[in-house]
Amino acid sequence: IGSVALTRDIAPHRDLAREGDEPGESNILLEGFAYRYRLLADGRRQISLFHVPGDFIDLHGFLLKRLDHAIAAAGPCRVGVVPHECLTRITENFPHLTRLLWLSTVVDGAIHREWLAAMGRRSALGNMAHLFCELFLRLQAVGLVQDQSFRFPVTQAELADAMGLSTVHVNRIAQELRGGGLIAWHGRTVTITDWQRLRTVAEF
Amino acid sequence: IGSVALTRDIAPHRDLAREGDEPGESNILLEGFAYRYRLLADGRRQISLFHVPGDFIDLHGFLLKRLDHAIAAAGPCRVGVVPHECLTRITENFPHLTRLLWLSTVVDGAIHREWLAAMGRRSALGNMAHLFCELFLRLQAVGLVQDQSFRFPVTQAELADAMGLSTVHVNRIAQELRGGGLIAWHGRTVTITDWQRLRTVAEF
DNA sequence: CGCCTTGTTGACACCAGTCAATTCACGTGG
DNA sequence: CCACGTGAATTGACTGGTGTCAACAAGGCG
Repeated sequence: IGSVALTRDIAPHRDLAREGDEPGESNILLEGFAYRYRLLADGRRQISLFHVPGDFIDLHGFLLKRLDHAIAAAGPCRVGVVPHECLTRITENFPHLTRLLWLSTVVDGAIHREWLAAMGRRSALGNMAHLFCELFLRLQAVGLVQDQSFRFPVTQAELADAMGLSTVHVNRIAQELRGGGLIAWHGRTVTITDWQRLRTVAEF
Repeated sequence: IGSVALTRDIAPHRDLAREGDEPGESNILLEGFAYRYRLLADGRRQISLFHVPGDFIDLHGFLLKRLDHAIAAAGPCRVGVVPHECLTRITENFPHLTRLLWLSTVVDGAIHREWLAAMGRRSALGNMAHLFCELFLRLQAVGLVQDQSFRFPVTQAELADAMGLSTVHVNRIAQELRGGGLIAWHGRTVTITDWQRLRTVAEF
């Protein structure tokens, strides 16, 4: 269907989109890590979703007139650009494909709900364990896990913004997970060393 | 298009759907208040969205095979039932209508993101103010606001489950909002008495 | 080699949770 | 019409998880 007209490379920590943008195209993440975030008045920040390769990172921008959040690259990224006219044509002619696209936005919503439950009702430890469980499975699904390990180019400060915690506390919780032998985390590589216990802690 | 085949009445505090359900139909809320929630192992609960009349409360169930959350009525409710075959037919024949339905699930996602920012980065006071701002506008849009007031058949315990707080703290925060003259809350009726300041506190 | 981001640590403060008792608002039946 | 029962709201005392501040260590990159 010739969807991806061109690709684009994004440098780490650069914005792929800004809050309030009215884009005429959507992007598929082909390589790297990205995340959606909202900025509050005094600089506080909330990340609402991490994206792994294969994700349609701003498909909802096709239906929402303007984006309600920004998107940033967490490491070097490559995205594929899909013009909205192309999506319109898909919805006119390919109902099955349309439902698949729709499904992908619905799955984003389901992940949001998981995060709400994690932030609202889980401990900081459970929240972090849950996040690693989610990323592990999603990365595994696209073949980016080897020997229980995956690249994770996200800083503790970004993790803090994702979980609604302070960076200091994220650091302590991460140490707890490592000390308990649930995960290992060296540089930009995370290894799940005890999947069963991690799941238990996460109530996954 | 003859979508709503029949209606159904739901008693307060009854579940409209359970987590894991594989429904063959979706529901439109015609009257009353409902909310989506997830139950954790030890009984903790997280509400992820409040529904007002006019909302398609489980449209995502059409695409997700099984529901990842339950839905409950917060007061007496009436819903309209739409079989999934009917939705399939819409996606096959009415692209424009399909995009509208899709949009409604995308808006749910946007609200989830708002809540994430509220829970993660706002104070309890800001969180509650924000929730009232959201409900006020959504209810106004469907004509359920009169003289800045609306019916709100939600208990403080349910509010607590929505904001990730304890009922005790919700009670204290609610008193603060009332004491400051931002809202009035008698019985099941909430009145916005100072919209400007409420918006400011909520960073809305 | 030296800057600069990121990670780590300790001391202390405070927001929000927990527990438990009490009051209030209603709806029901005698 | 009033006593009672029940769920919801309210209050106080105390605890504890997280945040804040501030300093320092550890790498990575030009």
